[in-house]
Amino acid sequence: MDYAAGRFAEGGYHPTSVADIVGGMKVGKGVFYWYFSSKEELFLEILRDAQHALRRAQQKAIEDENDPVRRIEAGIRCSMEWLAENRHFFALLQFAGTEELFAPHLRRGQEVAVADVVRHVQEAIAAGQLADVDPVVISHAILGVTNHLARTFILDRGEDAATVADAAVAFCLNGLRGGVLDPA
Amino acid sequence: MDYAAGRFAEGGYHPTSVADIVGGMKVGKGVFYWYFSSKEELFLEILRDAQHALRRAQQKAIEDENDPVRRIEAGIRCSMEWLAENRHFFALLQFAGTEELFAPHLRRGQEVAVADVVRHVQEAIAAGQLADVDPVVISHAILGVTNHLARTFILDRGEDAATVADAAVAFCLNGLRGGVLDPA
DNA sequence: CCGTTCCTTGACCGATCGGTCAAGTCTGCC
DNA sequence: GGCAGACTTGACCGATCGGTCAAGGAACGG
Repeated sequence: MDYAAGRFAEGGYHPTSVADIVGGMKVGKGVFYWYFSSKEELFLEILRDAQHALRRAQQKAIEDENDPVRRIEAGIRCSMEWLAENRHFFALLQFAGTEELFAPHLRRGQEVAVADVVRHVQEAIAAGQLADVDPVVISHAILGVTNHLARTFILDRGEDAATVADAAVAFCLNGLRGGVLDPA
Repeated sequence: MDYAAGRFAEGGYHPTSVADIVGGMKVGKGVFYWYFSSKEELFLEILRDAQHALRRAQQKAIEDENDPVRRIEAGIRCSMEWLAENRHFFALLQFAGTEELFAPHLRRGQEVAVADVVRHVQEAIAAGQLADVDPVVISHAILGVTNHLARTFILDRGEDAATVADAAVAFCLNGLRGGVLDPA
């Protein structure tokens, strides 16, 4: 399954054939269909595993942070780190979002992650640490920044995960203005 | 080509066959290969058109804004509006980013758009309107927020483009804290 | 030594893919 | 009318796809 994930990640789901996978593992085709009922199911299983792994990493990074804003920050950093170390899974997640067939599953997992962040945001707003804006929108915005920055700077340009995470956190917390008061 | 773009958007690039396209247009296969040398070339042409259209819309929205921050804001709003009105193209752009074959072309166009934003950011920083952070990172972050918010709230949930744009602008400008002073 | 169950093989299947091409139609020019 | 070249057709091609299945180990209890 790890091998298959790698192949899917580098070649894409559709162009990678079952024959490629079993051929590369030097096993017969039968063994594939013994363990998985279809190519589609294999991908869903990989997808599910990847989402669980990311979520576990996030929860571990957060468990001993009391301050809600610090929890959000830890979540961003941890996601960035995880995406850097699991680039093949990252590619898979990106792809899953573009396929009618897999998008719902991806979205479902994403909503769970967002729900976590939403709770922290609500907590922080209640404590007066953050401005009172729709937490769901905020959380999705954070996810968007994290994903895109990871994709661009870590995957495409090979930059350091911690550095990119710093930038992402700074942007999410302070936005463009970053504490500069609007002269208007 | 419009028809083909629609098919690609709703069915995905790989699952949509040339036979589907020509069949749906009630023409022979020959006419397809008369105008395009391959399925791949057709997709690249569609992709290029979509990027040009988006860029034109952005430049039109910006041309009569003097303030750099206002130009950034106008760019976000205009992109959101365009993505809402051209959902099929949006789906295509998303897909192109996941395919080794098309990603470079997508990225090239994206870099052009980012370069525009970078100039505005630099101008604004020089004017003291924004904090002095790497403009390239900032610009990609804006792009990430815009894309993800558009995808989630406009495409998936059918919300109003202007409303989502408001939220995106607010987040980009002020971040999470949104002017709330850090008590620490 | 047999029978049973679990696992593995790879030849094979029908379907479908992207792409080709001989043949034909249409249009306008001489 | 007749010719040229632009355009259109759809049968056809080899390749490859996801998936099946008859056949055959390997391990085990009896």
